[in-house]
Amino acid sequence: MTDVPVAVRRPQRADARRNFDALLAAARDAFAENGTDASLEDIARRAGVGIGTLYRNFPTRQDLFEAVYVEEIDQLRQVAEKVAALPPWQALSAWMEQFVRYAVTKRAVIEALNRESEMFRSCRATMYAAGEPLFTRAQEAGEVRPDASFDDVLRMISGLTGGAFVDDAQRDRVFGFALSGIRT
Amino acid sequence: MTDVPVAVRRPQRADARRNFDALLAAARDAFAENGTDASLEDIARRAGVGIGTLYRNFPTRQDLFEAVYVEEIDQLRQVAEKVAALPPWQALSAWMEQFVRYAVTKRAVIEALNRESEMFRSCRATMYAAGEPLFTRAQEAGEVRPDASFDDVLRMISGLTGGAFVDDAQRDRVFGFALSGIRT
DNA sequence: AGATTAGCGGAGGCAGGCCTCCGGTTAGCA
DNA sequence: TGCTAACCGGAGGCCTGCCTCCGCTAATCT
Repeated sequence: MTDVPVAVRRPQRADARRNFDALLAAARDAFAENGTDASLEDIARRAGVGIGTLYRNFPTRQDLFEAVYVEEIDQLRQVAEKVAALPPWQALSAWMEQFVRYAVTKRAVIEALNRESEMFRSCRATMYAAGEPLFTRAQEAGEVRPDASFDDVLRMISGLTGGAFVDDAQRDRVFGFALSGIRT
Repeated sequence: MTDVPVAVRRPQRADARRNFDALLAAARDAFAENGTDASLEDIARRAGVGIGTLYRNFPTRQDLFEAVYVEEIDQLRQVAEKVAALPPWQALSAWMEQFVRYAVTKRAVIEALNRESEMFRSCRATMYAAGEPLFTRAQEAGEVRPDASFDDVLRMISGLTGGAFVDDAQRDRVFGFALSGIRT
Protein backbone atom coordinates (compact mmCIF):
# COMPACT_ATOMS: atom_id res chain seq x y z
CA MET A 1 0.00 0.00 0.00
CA THR A 2 2.78 2.39 0.82
CA ASP A 3 4.81 1.00 -2.07
CA VAL A 4 3.11 0.23 -5.34
CA PRO A 5 4.81 -1.09 -8.48
CA VAL A 6 4.53 2.09 -10.50
CA ALA A 7 5.34 4.92 -8.17
CA VAL A 8 3.16 8.01 -8.55
CA ARG A 9 4.49 10.38 -5.99
CA ARG A 10 2.42 13.14 -4.56
CA PRO A 11 3.71 16.34 -6.16
CA GLN A 12 5.68 18.91 -4.20
CA ARG A 13 4.28 22.22 -5.26
CA ALA A 14 1.11 23.49 -3.62
CA ASP A 15 -0.90 23.96 -6.81
CA ALA A 16 0.22 20.62 -8.14
CA ARG A 17 -0.77 18.87 -4.96
CA ARG A 18 -4.17 20.50 -5.07
CA ASN A 19 -4.75 19.31 -8.61
CA PHE A 20 -3.47 15.85 -7.79
CA ASP A 21 -5.98 15.49 -4.99
CA ALA A 22 -8.82 16.94 -7.04
CA LEU A 23 -8.08 14.42 -9.77
CA LEU A 24 -8.06 11.56 -7.33
CA ALA A 25 -11.41 12.57 -5.90
CA ALA A 26 -12.93 13.09 -9.32
CA ALA A 27 -11.61 9.75 -10.51
CA ARG A 28 -13.04 7.98 -7.51
CA ASP A 29 -16.49 9.34 -8.32
CA ALA A 30 -16.24 8.71 -12.02
CA PHE A 31 -15.03 5.13 -11.60
CA ALA A 32 -17.81 4.45 -9.14
CA GLU A 33 -20.39 5.71 -11.59
CA ASN A 34 -19.10 4.35 -14.85
CA GLY A 35 -16.62 1.63 -14.00
CA THR A 36 -13.17 1.29 -15.46
CA ASP A 37 -14.25 2.85 -18.73
CA ALA A 38 -15.01 6.27 -17.32
CA SER A 39 -13.87 9.04 -19.64
CA LEU A 40 -10.56 10.56 -18.63
CA GLU A 41 -11.54 13.83 -20.16
CA ASP A 42 -14.61 13.82 -17.97
CA ILE A 43 -12.50 13.17 -14.91
CA ALA A 44 -10.28 16.12 -15.72
CA ARG A 45 -13.37 18.26 -16.21
CA ARG A 46 -14.84 17.20 -12.87
CA ALA A 47 -11.55 18.03 -11.21
CA GLY A 48 -11.57 21.46 -12.85
CA VAL A 49 -8.23 20.73 -14.42
CA GLY A 50 -6.85 20.45 -17.95
CA ILE A 51 -6.52 17.07 -19.56
CA GLY A 52 -2.80 17.65 -19.76
CA THR A 53 -2.57 17.82 -16.00
CA LEU A 54 -4.31 14.53 -15.67
CA TYR A 55 -1.89 12.84 -18.01
CA ARG A 56 1.13 14.36 -16.32
CA ASN A 57 0.12 12.96 -12.97
CA PHE A 58 -1.18 9.68 -14.27
CA PRO A 59 0.41 8.72 -17.57
CA THR A 60 -1.90 5.75 -18.03
CA ARG A 61 -5.41 4.89 -17.01
CA GLN A 62 -3.89 2.12 -14.91
CA ASP A 63 -1.86 4.57 -12.90
CA LEU A 64 -4.93 6.58 -12.04
CA PHE A 65 -6.94 3.54 -11.25
CA GLU A 66 -4.23 2.24 -9.05
CA ALA A 67 -3.87 5.45 -7.12
CA VAL A 68 -7.60 5.42 -6.42
CA TYR A 69 -8.10 1.81 -5.45
CA VAL A 70 -5.00 0.30 -3.96
CA GLU A 71 -5.65 2.11 -0.74
CA GLU A 72 -9.32 1.25 -0.66
CA ILE A 73 -8.80 -2.41 -1.27
CA ASP A 74 -6.64 -2.40 1.79
CA GLN A 75 -9.73 -1.68 3.84
CA LEU A 76 -10.89 -5.20 3.14
CA ARG A 77 -7.82 -6.47 4.89
CA GLN A 78 -8.46 -4.22 7.86
CA VAL A 79 -12.02 -5.44 8.18
CA ALA A 80 -10.79 -9.02 8.06
CA GLU A 81 -8.57 -8.31 11.05
CA LYS A 82 -11.29 -6.59 13.05
CA VAL A 83 -13.62 -9.47 12.46
CA ALA A 84 -11.22 -12.31 13.17
CA ALA A 85 -12.32 -12.77 16.76
CA LEU A 86 -15.97 -13.53 15.92
CA PRO A 87 -17.30 -17.07 15.53
CA PRO A 88 -16.59 -18.59 12.07
CA TRP A 89 -19.84 -17.88 10.25
CA GLN A 90 -20.36 -14.46 11.79
CA ALA A 91 -16.85 -13.44 10.89
CA LEU A 92 -17.25 -14.53 7.30
CA SER A 93 -20.64 -12.99 6.92
CA ALA A 94 -19.52 -9.70 8.43
CA TRP A 95 -16.62 -9.57 6.05
CA MET A 96 -18.79 -10.40 3.08
CA GLU A 97 -21.25 -7.76 4.10
CA GLN A 98 -18.46 -5.24 4.08
CA PHE A 99 -17.34 -6.53 0.72
CA VAL A 100 -20.81 -6.06 -0.66
CA ARG A 101 -21.18 -2.54 0.66
CA TYR A 102 -17.76 -1.81 -0.69
CA ALA A 103 -18.30 -3.33 -4.11
CA VAL A 104 -21.63 -1.63 -4.64
CA THR A 105 -20.07 1.80 -4.73
CA LYS A 106 -16.84 0.74 -6.39
CA ARG A 107 -17.95 -1.03 -9.49
CA ALA A 108 -14.41 -1.17 -10.74
CA VAL A 109 -13.44 -3.61 -8.03
CA ILE A 110 -15.62 -6.16 -9.68
CA GLU A 111 -13.87 -5.75 -12.95
CA ALA A 112 -10.67 -6.43 -11.11
CA LEU A 113 -11.84 -10.00 -10.68
CA ASN A 114 -11.56 -10.56 -14.39
CA ARG A 115 -9.20 -8.19 -16.09
CA GLU A 116 -5.62 -9.17 -16.60
CA SER A 117 -2.81 -6.88 -15.52
CA GLU A 118 -0.17 -6.53 -12.89
CA MET A 119 -2.23 -4.32 -10.67
CA PHE A 120 -5.49 -6.21 -10.99
CA ARG A 121 -3.63 -9.31 -10.01
CA SER A 122 -2.37 -7.56 -6.95
CA CYS A 123 -5.83 -6.28 -6.01
CA ARG A 124 -7.16 -9.76 -6.36
CA ALA A 125 -4.39 -11.15 -4.23
CA THR A 126 -5.21 -8.68 -1.50
CA MET A 127 -8.88 -9.60 -1.56
CA TYR A 128 -8.10 -13.27 -1.32
CA ALA A 129 -5.54 -12.83 1.40
CA ALA A 130 -8.10 -10.91 3.40
CA GLY A 131 -11.18 -13.08 2.98
CA GLU A 132 -10.09 -16.59 2.24
CA PRO A 133 -8.91 -17.50 5.74
CA LEU A 134 -12.30 -16.48 7.10
CA PHE A 135 -13.98 -18.59 4.51
CA THR A 136 -11.86 -21.64 5.16
CA ARG A 137 -12.40 -21.38 8.87
CA ALA A 138 -16.16 -21.20 8.43
CA GLN A 139 -16.06 -24.11 6.07
CA GLU A 140 -13.96 -26.22 8.41
CA ALA A 141 -16.37 -25.41 11.20
CA GLY A 142 -19.06 -26.96 9.04
CA GLU A 143 -20.96 -23.72 8.57
CA VAL A 144 -20.41 -23.43 4.84
CA ARG A 145 -21.26 -26.10 2.31
CA PRO A 146 -18.14 -28.08 1.48
CA ASP A 147 -18.65 -27.90 -2.30
CA ALA A 148 -18.30 -24.12 -2.41
CA SER A 149 -15.02 -22.32 -2.90
CA PHE A 150 -14.05 -18.84 -1.84
CA ASP A 151 -13.78 -17.90 -5.48
CA ASP A 152 -17.36 -19.03 -6.00
CA VAL A 153 -18.54 -16.74 -3.26
CA LEU A 154 -16.56 -13.76 -4.43
CA ARG A 155 -17.90 -14.11 -7.92
CA MET A 156 -21.39 -14.63 -6.70
CA ILE A 157 -21.24 -11.43 -4.73
CA SER A 158 -19.60 -9.45 -7.46
CA GLY A 159 -22.08 -10.70 -10.02
CA LEU A 160 -24.98 -9.72 -7.81
CA THR A 161 -23.40 -6.36 -7.27
CA GLY A 162 -23.45 -5.67 -10.97
CA GLY A 163 -27.19 -6.24 -11.13
CA ALA A 164 -29.62 -3.40 -10.75
CA PHE A 165 -32.14 -3.47 -7.95
CA VAL A 166 -35.24 -1.49 -7.32
CA ASP A 167 -33.99 -0.20 -3.98
CA ASP A 168 -31.51 -0.94 -1.21
CA ALA A 169 -34.00 -3.11 0.61
CA GLN A 170 -34.30 -5.40 -2.36
CA ARG A 171 -30.57 -5.58 -2.78
CA ASP A 172 -30.04 -6.54 0.84
CA ARG A 173 -32.80 -9.10 0.60
CA VAL A 174 -31.38 -10.73 -2.51
CA PHE A 175 -27.88 -10.79 -1.08
CA GLY A 176 -29.34 -12.44 1.98
CA PHE A 177 -30.96 -15.16 -0.11
CA ALA A 178 -27.81 -15.81 -2.05
CA LEU A 179 -25.57 -15.97 0.99
CA SER A 180 -27.94 -18.28 2.80
CA GLY A 181 -27.49 -20.53 -0.21
CA ILE A 182 -23.88 -21.21 0.66
CA ARG A 183 -24.59 -22.28 4.21
CA THR A 184 -24.83 -25.93 5.04
CA MET B 1 -44.88 -11.69 -31.75
CA THR B 2 -46.42 -11.63 -35.19
CA ASP B 3 -47.46 -8.04 -34.66
CA VAL B 4 -45.07 -5.67 -32.99
CA PRO B 5 -45.71 -1.99 -32.28
CA VAL B 6 -43.34 -0.62 -34.91
CA ALA B 7 -43.79 -2.77 -37.95
CA VAL B 8 -40.59 -3.77 -39.70
CA ARG B 9 -41.74 -5.84 -42.60
CA ARG B 10 -39.50 -8.30 -44.31
CA PRO B 11 -38.52 -6.74 -47.65
CA GLN B 12 -39.84 -8.04 -50.95
CA ARG B 13 -36.88 -8.12 -53.26
CA ALA B 14 -34.48 -11.04 -53.07
CA ASP B 15 -31.34 -9.00 -52.40
CA ALA B 16 -33.10 -6.90 -49.83
CA ARG B 17 -34.39 -9.95 -48.04
CA ARG B 18 -30.91 -11.45 -47.98
CA ASN B 19 -29.48 -8.34 -46.43
CA PHE B 20 -32.29 -8.13 -43.93
CA ASP B 21 -31.60 -11.62 -42.70
CA ALA B 22 -27.85 -11.10 -42.62
CA LEU B 23 -28.35 -8.01 -40.51
CA LEU B 24 -30.59 -9.82 -38.11
CA ALA B 25 -28.05 -12.61 -37.64
CA ALA B 26 -25.17 -10.18 -37.23
CA ALA B 27 -27.15 -8.14 -34.73
CA ARG B 28 -27.98 -11.20 -32.70
CA ASP B 29 -24.29 -12.02 -32.37
CA ALA B 30 -23.21 -8.48 -31.68
CA PHE B 31 -25.86 -7.91 -29.02
CA ALA B 32 -24.90 -11.17 -27.36
CA GLU B 33 -21.27 -10.13 -27.21
CA ASN B 34 -21.54 -6.48 -26.35
CA GLY B 35 -25.02 -5.90 -25.04
CA THR B 36 -27.33 -3.14 -26.11
CA ASP B 37 -24.44 -0.81 -26.84
CA ALA B 38 -23.02 -2.85 -29.70
CA SER B 39 -21.82 -0.65 -32.54
CA LEU B 40 -24.28 -0.44 -35.41
CA GLU B 41 -21.46 0.14 -37.82
CA ASP B 42 -19.91 -3.08 -36.61
CA ILE B 43 -23.15 -4.95 -37.12
CA ALA B 44 -23.37 -3.72 -40.70
CA ARG B 45 -19.77 -4.78 -41.23
CA ARG B 46 -20.42 -8.25 -39.85
CA ALA B 47 -23.41 -8.58 -42.14
CA GLY B 48 -21.28 -7.55 -45.10
CA VAL B 49 -23.62 -4.67 -45.80
CA GLY B 50 -23.36 -0.90 -45.91
CA ILE B 51 -24.39 1.16 -42.95
CA GLY B 52 -27.07 2.74 -45.10
CA THR B 53 -28.74 -0.59 -45.59
CA LEU B 54 -28.87 -1.15 -41.88
CA TYR B 55 -30.55 2.17 -41.29
CA ARG B 56 -33.03 1.63 -44.09
CA ASN B 57 -34.22 -1.63 -42.59
CA PHE B 58 -34.00 -0.53 -38.98
CA PRO B 59 -34.31 3.22 -38.61
CA THR B 60 -33.49 3.12 -34.91
CA ARG B 61 -31.47 0.88 -32.66
CA GLN B 62 -34.72 -0.01 -30.96
CA ASP B 63 -36.16 -1.37 -34.16
CA LEU B 64 -33.22 -3.64 -34.69
CA PHE B 65 -33.18 -4.76 -31.12
CA GLU B 66 -36.83 -5.50 -31.25
CA ALA B 67 -36.59 -7.55 -34.42
CA VAL B 68 -33.89 -9.66 -32.80
CA TYR B 69 -35.38 -10.24 -29.37
CA VAL B 70 -39.12 -10.13 -29.40
CA GLU B 71 -39.21 -13.55 -30.92
CA GLU B 72 -36.63 -14.99 -28.59
CA ILE B 73 -38.27 -13.72 -25.48
CA ASP B 74 -41.32 -15.60 -26.58
CA GLN B 75 -39.41 -18.82 -25.99
CA LEU B 76 -39.61 -18.15 -22.28
CA ARG B 77 -43.36 -18.27 -22.55
CA GLN B 78 -43.21 -21.54 -24.45
CA VAL B 79 -40.97 -23.12 -21.84
CA ALA B 80 -43.34 -22.01 -19.14
CA GLU B 81 -46.14 -23.88 -20.88
CA LYS B 82 -44.13 -27.05 -21.37
CA VAL B 83 -43.17 -27.06 -17.74
CA ALA B 84 -46.56 -26.32 -16.26
CA ALA B 85 -47.40 -29.96 -15.56
CA LEU B 86 -44.42 -30.56 -13.28
CA PRO B 87 -44.62 -30.28 -9.50
CA PRO B 88 -44.33 -26.67 -8.25
CA TRP B 89 -40.67 -26.45 -7.38
CA GLN B 90 -39.49 -28.51 -10.31
CA ALA B 91 -41.51 -26.42 -12.71
CA LEU B 92 -40.09 -23.20 -11.35
CA SER B 93 -36.57 -24.46 -11.25
CA ALA B 94 -36.76 -25.83 -14.80
CA TRP B 95 -38.02 -22.52 -16.03
CA MET B 96 -35.35 -20.61 -14.18
CA GLU B 97 -32.73 -22.90 -15.57
CA GLN B 98 -33.93 -22.09 -19.04
CA PHE B 99 -33.93 -18.42 -18.18
CA VAL B 100 -30.36 -18.67 -17.03
CA ARG B 101 -29.17 -20.47 -20.12
CA TYR B 102 -31.06 -17.97 -22.18
CA ALA B 103 -29.80 -14.89 -20.40
CA VAL B 104 -26.20 -16.00 -20.52
CA THR B 105 -26.04 -15.73 -24.28
CA LYS B 106 -28.38 -12.77 -24.57
CA ARG B 107 -26.90 -10.17 -22.36
CA ALA B 108 -29.28 -7.60 -23.67
CA VAL B 109 -32.19 -9.35 -22.02
CA ILE B 110 -30.74 -8.40 -18.70
CA GLU B 111 -30.60 -4.79 -19.63
CA ALA B 112 -34.26 -5.06 -20.48
CA LEU B 113 -34.91 -5.41 -16.77
CA ASN B 114 -33.80 -1.88 -16.16
CA ARG B 115 -34.03 0.30 -19.22
CA GLU B 116 -37.08 2.34 -19.87
CA SER B 117 -38.88 2.20 -23.19
CA GLU B 118 -41.99 0.86 -24.77
CA MET B 119 -40.36 -2.29 -26.03
CA PHE B 120 -38.36 -3.06 -22.90
CA ARG B 121 -41.54 -2.75 -20.96
CA SER B 122 -43.15 -5.24 -23.26
CA CYS B 123 -40.24 -7.69 -22.98
CA ARG B 124 -40.43 -7.43 -19.24
CA ALA B 125 -44.15 -8.01 -19.30
CA THR B 126 -43.64 -11.17 -21.34
CA MET B 127 -41.05 -12.49 -18.92
CA TYR B 128 -43.28 -11.85 -15.96
CA ALA B 129 -46.32 -13.35 -17.60
CA ALA B 130 -44.31 -16.47 -18.32
CA GLY B 131 -42.54 -17.01 -15.03
CA GLU B 132 -44.53 -15.39 -12.29
CA PRO B 133 -47.36 -17.96 -12.16
CA LEU B 134 -44.80 -20.71 -11.70
CA PHE B 135 -43.20 -18.76 -8.93
CA THR B 136 -46.43 -18.03 -7.14
CA ARG B 137 -47.48 -21.65 -7.34
CA ALA B 138 -44.19 -22.84 -5.86
CA GLN B 139 -44.45 -20.25 -3.14
CA GLU B 140 -48.02 -21.18 -2.29
CA ALA B 141 -46.94 -24.80 -2.14
CA GLY B 142 -44.49 -23.74 0.55
CA GLU B 143 -41.44 -24.55 -1.54
CA VAL B 144 -40.17 -21.00 -1.82
CA ARG B 145 -39.50 -18.71 1.08
CA PRO B 146 -42.44 -16.40 1.56
CA ASP B 147 -40.35 -13.25 1.84
CA ALA B 148 -39.02 -13.53 -1.71
CA SER B 149 -40.69 -11.99 -4.73
CA PHE B 150 -40.50 -13.04 -8.35
CA ASP B 151 -38.77 -9.79 -9.12
CA ASP B 152 -36.13 -10.62 -6.53
CA VAL B 153 -35.42 -13.89 -8.24
CA LEU B 154 -35.27 -12.46 -11.72
CA ARG B 155 -32.86 -9.80 -10.63
CA MET B 156 -30.79 -12.25 -8.71
CA ILE B 157 -30.43 -14.42 -11.78
CA SER B 158 -29.78 -11.56 -14.13
CA GLY B 159 -27.20 -10.12 -11.78
CA LEU B 160 -25.36 -13.40 -11.59
CA THR B 161 -25.53 -13.72 -15.32
CA GLY B 162 -23.63 -10.49 -15.68
CA GLY B 163 -20.77 -11.79 -13.54
CA ALA B 164 -17.82 -13.55 -15.06
CA PHE B 165 -17.02 -17.11 -14.08
CA VAL B 166 -13.99 -19.24 -14.58
CA ASP B 167 -15.91 -21.90 -16.46
CA ASP B 168 -19.39 -23.26 -17.01
CA ALA B 169 -19.07 -25.62 -14.09
CA GLN B 170 -18.48 -22.75 -11.73
CA ARG B 171 -21.35 -20.81 -13.14
CA ASP B 172 -23.74 -23.71 -12.70
CA ARG B 173 -22.49 -24.28 -9.20
CA VAL B 174 -22.94 -20.67 -8.17
CA PHE B 175 -26.40 -20.50 -9.69
CA GLY B 176 -27.23 -23.62 -7.75
CA PHE B 177 -26.13 -22.04 -4.48
CA ALA B 178 -28.09 -18.89 -5.15
CA LEU B 179 -31.27 -20.69 -6.13
CA SER B 180 -31.11 -22.98 -3.14
CA GLY B 181 -31.09 -19.76 -1.13
CA ILE B 182 -34.65 -18.97 -2.11
CA ARG B 183 -36.05 -22.33 -1.04
CA THR B 184 -37.72 -22.66 2.30
C1' DA C 1 12.22 41.27 -5.88
C1' DG C 2 13.89 38.54 -9.59
C1' DA C 3 15.21 34.28 -11.57
C1' DT C 4 14.33 29.66 -12.32
C1' DT C 5 11.80 25.94 -13.52
C1' DA C 6 7.92 22.89 -12.14
C1' DG C 7 3.62 22.84 -13.46
C1' DC C 8 -0.55 24.28 -16.22
C1' DG C 9 -4.09 23.44 -19.69
C1' DG C 10 -5.98 23.41 -24.08
C1' DA C 11 -5.29 23.11 -29.15
C1' DG C 12 -5.07 19.66 -32.35
C1' DG C 13 -4.34 15.11 -34.64
C1' DC C 14 -6.25 10.57 -34.64
C1' DA C 15 -9.81 7.01 -34.19
C1' DG C 16 -14.32 5.34 -34.09
C1' DG C 17 -19.38 5.84 -33.54
C1' DC C 18 -23.88 7.98 -35.17
C1' DC C 19 -26.81 9.10 -38.87
C1' DT C 20 -28.16 11.28 -43.62
C1' DC C 21 -28.07 11.73 -48.30
C1' DC C 22 -27.78 10.57 -53.01
C1' DG C 23 -25.52 8.69 -57.35
C1' DG C 24 -25.13 4.17 -59.03
C1' DT C 25 -26.96 -0.68 -59.46
C1' DT C 26 -30.13 -4.42 -60.23
C1' DA C 27 -34.25 -7.47 -59.46
C1' DG C 28 -38.53 -8.27 -61.26
C1' DC C 29 -41.91 -7.41 -64.60
C1' DA C 30 -43.70 -7.05 -69.29
C1' DT D 1 -34.61 -7.84 -73.62
C1' DG D 2 -35.36 -3.49 -71.83
C1' DC D 3 -37.42 -0.39 -68.27
C1' DT D 4 -37.99 1.41 -63.86
C1' DA D 5 -38.74 1.58 -59.13
C1' DA D 6 -36.63 -0.40 -55.33
C1' DC D 7 -32.55 -0.97 -53.27
C1' DC D 8 -27.55 -0.52 -52.31
C1' DG D 9 -23.60 1.36 -49.77
C1' DG D 10 -20.29 4.51 -48.55
C1' DA D 11 -18.81 9.41 -48.34
C1' DG D 12 -19.13 12.94 -45.22
C1' DG D 13 -20.69 15.91 -41.33
C1' DC D 14 -20.96 15.69 -36.51
C1' DC D 15 -19.63 14.18 -31.97
C1' DT D 16 -16.83 12.23 -28.22
C1' DG D 17 -12.83 10.08 -26.49
C1' DC D 18 -7.65 9.30 -26.41
C1' DC D 19 -3.25 11.26 -26.04
C1' DT D 20 0.82 14.64 -27.18
C1' DC D 21 2.98 18.83 -27.38
C1' DC D 22 4.39 23.32 -26.14
C1' DG D 23 3.84 28.38 -25.03
C1' DC D 24 2.42 30.54 -20.79
C1' DT D 25 2.01 31.07 -15.57
C1' DA D 26 3.22 31.33 -11.07
C1' DA D 27 5.36 28.84 -6.81
C1' DT D 28 9.57 28.54 -4.69
C1' DC D 29 14.26 29.76 -3.70
C1' DT D 30 17.79 33.17 -2.85
